[in-house]
Amino acid sequence: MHEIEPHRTFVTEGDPADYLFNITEGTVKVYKLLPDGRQQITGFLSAGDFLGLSFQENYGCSAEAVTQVRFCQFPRRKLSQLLTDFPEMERRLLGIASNELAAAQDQMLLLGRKTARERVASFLLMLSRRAVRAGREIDPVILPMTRADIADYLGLTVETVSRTFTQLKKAGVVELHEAGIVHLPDPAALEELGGGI
Amino acid sequence: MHEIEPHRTFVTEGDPADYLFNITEGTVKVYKLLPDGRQQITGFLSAGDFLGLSFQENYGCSAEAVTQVRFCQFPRRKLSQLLTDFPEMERRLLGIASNELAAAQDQMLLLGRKTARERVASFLLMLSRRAVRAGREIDPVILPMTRADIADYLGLTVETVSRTFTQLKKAGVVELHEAGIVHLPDPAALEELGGGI
DNA sequence: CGAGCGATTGAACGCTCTCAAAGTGAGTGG
DNA sequence: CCACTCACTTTGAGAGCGTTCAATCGCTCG
Repeated sequence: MHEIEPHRTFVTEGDPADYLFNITEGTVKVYKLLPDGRQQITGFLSAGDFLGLSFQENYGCSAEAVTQVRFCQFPRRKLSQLLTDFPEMERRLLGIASNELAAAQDQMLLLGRKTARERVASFLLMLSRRAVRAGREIDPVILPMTRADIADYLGLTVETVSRTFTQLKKAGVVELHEAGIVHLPDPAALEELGGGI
Repeated sequence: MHEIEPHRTFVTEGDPADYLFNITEGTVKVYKLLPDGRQQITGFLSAGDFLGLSFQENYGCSAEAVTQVRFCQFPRRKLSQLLTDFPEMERRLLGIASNELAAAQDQMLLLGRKTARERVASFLLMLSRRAVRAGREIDPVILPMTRADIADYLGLTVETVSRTFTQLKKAGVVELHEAGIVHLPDPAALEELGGGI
């Protein structure tokens, strides 16, 4: 079990993929960079999620702690043996990879075809659904990440994200409170704004 | 072995995921739709690629033949047994899923953070690399799909794709010939335009 | 030859970005 | 307790990239 501080990068894209991680607490952002510094966050991970689920030689993305984070790490070189010893583990990994792929496809639709308002609405609904899946309430939603991180996840700028929150607030579908707590009074209306998906 | 005509949709998002497909010839587009008709193509498949590699109950995307297509299909209900009989198959599927995931992450970076010119350049380079991987020449590249499909893959409009091709043509890094044949005289310069990745 | 589809080009618009400044809140030190 | 700093957020104004709408071109096919 390891513990790291916010803003600490613990996986770097291109480095040898020596470990498989399992997040047990906190929020992690997984991202890719362009040479000029532009950043695309490909996902936010939280308790229970796996990281480094790649069968390439090197990590495909970097990962940074958004909040205080705890995780377990497992040496990849032992993975092959582990999978042979516990075949059912392999099927489970395949299921996880398949879910990640489905999420990635949803995100491609968002990035390629949705407007700023639809992106932010979809993002809030995704967090809400994820909270339910994790056994918490559907509402309120907690945003541990900054506006800049949200922007880099949604393919927007900080300013656009901020303005869009203001819009949604005025429309009465979100209420912003302190510490990233967001109340969603009308999920159905938000769903409507999210482009129907 | 099945054979289908161009423009024929043979997998519909949301339908029960009864089959796993293996493309043996031709090009397939895999896509998602928004209720109002906006389309995002999540990938183009060609010979050797798998489709329906999902462990959800239903297909996550639709699939349509771009050219004449041949494929094998395998009932998903028999998959579980197959994997138990041939454990090495499972590891192979995991590898394939992992590669797809890496490609999806690259595409997210493209859709979220690259300019139109970078998107088109990256697209051409991806096709070129894929051709090499498939044992063909690095050049010329073949575009079996329409400008509209390219646009729906790159998160742009047809007009922008067309204008960008014209730009790249004038810059001397691509030459457009008949039947979707594209020559890339200066891959290094194209790589530069592609945002370095 | 005419119809029809895909590709290209032009002109104008608009959503989002860029640049800039002000507001907010937590943490620090006097 | 208050002033100050610093990071994050919000708001404003203007610009730009890509979109929208529209027209033309080129090719294939009946």
